[in-house]
Amino acid sequence: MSHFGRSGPPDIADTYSLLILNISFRTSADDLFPLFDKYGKVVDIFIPRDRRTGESRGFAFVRYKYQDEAQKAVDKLDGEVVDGREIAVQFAKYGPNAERIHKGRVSEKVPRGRGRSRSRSPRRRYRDDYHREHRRSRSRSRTREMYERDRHHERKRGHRYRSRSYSASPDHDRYRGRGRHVYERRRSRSRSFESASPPRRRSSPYRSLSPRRTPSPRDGSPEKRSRHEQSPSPKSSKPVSPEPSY
DNA sequence: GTTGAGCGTT
Repeated sequence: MSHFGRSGPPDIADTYSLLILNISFRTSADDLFPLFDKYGKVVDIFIPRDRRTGESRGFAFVRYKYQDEAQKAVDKLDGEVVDGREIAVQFAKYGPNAERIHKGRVSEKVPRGRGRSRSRSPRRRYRDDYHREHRRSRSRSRTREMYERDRHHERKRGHRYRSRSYSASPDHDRYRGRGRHVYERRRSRSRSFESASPPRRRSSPYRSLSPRRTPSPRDGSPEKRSRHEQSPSPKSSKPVSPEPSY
């Protein structure tokens, strides 16, 4: 079993980290350990995995105890075919805590030199695993396939939508009406009344005061309710005459 | 079930 990476970084003070690139997504630390342990003392192997799916990211870190062994592994395993994939072994440049690595060895002392080595790709990191799905910056081949599939789905959806347009019409109309309503209201206040009157007949304050809705005498005390409804009425009744001189 | 430049965990 792989006890690597189970308890975090064990002791990286005197270890030499190697970066293994281009490994298969199914390759695990158990598969790399025997291969790398043959050339030296491997103290730790870590494979960055996806937080959600737990899948391998396609690269691994192998820490050796001695530099000469690490160098030997680089020379021997670089370009080796593992799991049907040609891996690339090289000394790690960056440390786990963004510390600089000197010749693959972790150096806690950060030199005051310029961080030119980080200009590789500081904008994108493996952290945005769920964001990379939405971005089509890399994996052009897959993007193309997905794009085609998306187009297909769009077409299908469009067709279905059309068929259902008769039933989905009210919703769309309602939504659009609301949007337009807001837009018109924002455009001009005076127009809002004209536009709001028709659909807002139910909410219209006039309707409440309208004699048509005369409450039955058996309803209780109409006077009391009238007062209650009239209380907030003045507020709405105030702007009844927006433009007397317009 | 897919992909493929790159730099890391408790």
